[in-house]
Amino acid sequence: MDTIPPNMQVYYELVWQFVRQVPTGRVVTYGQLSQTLTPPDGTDPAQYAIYGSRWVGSAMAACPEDVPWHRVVNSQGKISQRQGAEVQRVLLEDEGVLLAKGKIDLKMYQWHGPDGTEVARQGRLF
DNA sequence: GTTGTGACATCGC
DNA sequence: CGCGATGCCACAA
Repeated sequence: MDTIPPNMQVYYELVWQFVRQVPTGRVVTYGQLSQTLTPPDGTDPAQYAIYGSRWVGSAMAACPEDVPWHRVVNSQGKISQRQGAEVQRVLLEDEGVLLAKGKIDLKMYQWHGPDGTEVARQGRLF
C-alpha cells in the first residue's frame, strides 16, 4: 500500500448506496450526506469536513442511472446548478416534494438515515 | 508531470 | 437576502 488505495472508489459507491436508500419524496444535502457517511480510511476528518461535500459531488458526477441523483440537493436546499437542474426540479415535484420559491424545505424533506436514527433526537417532525 | 476543472460550503459586503 | 470570492481534493486529458 503506497499512495492512495482504491478506497476513494469505494467511497463513491458508498455515496451512491446511500442515495439509493433515500425514499421517494425525500431529499438529502451534500454536506449532511458527507457527514452521515463514513469518510475514507486515511483521510483527515478536518479536511473531510471541508471538502467532503465536494467528493460527494464528484461521486455524483459519475452516478449510475440506478441512483436517484435528483434527490441530492445542496445545503441551500436548492438544486445545484447542473445541466439537468430543470429536470431535477420536475422529478422532485413529481415525487411530491414542494419547492417554495425554488427552494426545498429541508426541515420537511431532508431525510436522515434509513431508520431515522438521527431524527429520533426529538420527534417534532412527522 | 503539469494544467484545468468541478453535482459544494462558508465568509464578507 | 443575494452575489462574489475563496479553499483545497481528486480525477481527466
